[in-house]
Amino acid sequence: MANRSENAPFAYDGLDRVFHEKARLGIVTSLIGHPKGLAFSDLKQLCGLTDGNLSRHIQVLQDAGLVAVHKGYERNRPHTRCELTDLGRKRFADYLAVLEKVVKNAADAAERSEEPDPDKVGWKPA
Amino acid sequence: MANRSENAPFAYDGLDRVFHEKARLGIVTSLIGHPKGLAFSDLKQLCGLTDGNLSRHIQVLQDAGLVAVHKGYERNRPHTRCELTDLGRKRFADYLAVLEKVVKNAADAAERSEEPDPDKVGWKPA
DNA sequence: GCAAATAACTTTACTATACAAAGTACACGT
DNA sequence: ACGTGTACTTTGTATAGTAAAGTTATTTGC
Repeated sequence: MANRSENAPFAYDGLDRVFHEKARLGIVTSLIGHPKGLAFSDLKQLCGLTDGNLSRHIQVLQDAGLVAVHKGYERNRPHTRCELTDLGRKRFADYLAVLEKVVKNAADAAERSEEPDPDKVGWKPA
Repeated sequence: MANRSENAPFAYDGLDRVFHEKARLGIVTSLIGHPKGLAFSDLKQLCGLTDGNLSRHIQVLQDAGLVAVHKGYERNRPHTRCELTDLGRKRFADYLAVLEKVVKNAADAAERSEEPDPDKVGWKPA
């Protein structure tokens, strides 16, 4: 069988560290809506990041093979364009699926505990 | 006006660092379904964490005032019970709302980019 | 009744990394 | 030629997640 999630339903193994980070989450959700890619300065604005931070996070995403970085010149100035790779798109879809599970888990649990009947809780401590 | 999210729609300022962490996310989603609280060993199993990790993360959550820790003895052994505080429940609801927004943002963006018509993208680079 | 094992944690140490601050390079206006 | 602005990169630091070792007490095997 699979991993420990058999016994540990709240382990959330699938939450990829590379995506699971405020800044990078912003970058990737920005990119997913722009298949042609986005410029460094665009991302900076959209995600409210400083130059240094953005640079570093893009590097992490690039090293992981999740975004492709195209460096060139435009209007005689350096111009960096980033776009999601196919792998990035796929992996992010997986990540999102886990996120949705988290949200659903929480919603279900919160709902169940509205009716505080001790016999009705799904899981029983040993 | 509010914060930078005016100009930075993908900043995700609301993603509280204390919750936004694999292990703690597991702990809290476990706890939210058990209003009476859970024992240390139960959490350990449910979240697939080592003793040391769990101890540390509980401490963080406790220091932030998000979970209450009751230490006592049961069957002549130390027995720690953790439960969400009201603050914790409220803050986590806020966090979840942002998470949902992330998921929705991504879903919308992915859908929009299915039709790769450059005139239809919502945001236009400067 | 003593040693070894187990339970239930806590503390310490290491490692990774997010973020900020400073640095580099080039172009443009004046 | 000189400062100003754009577009990044590099370096440094402080936080924090994780693993390993330590602590205390309580059963269990011999």
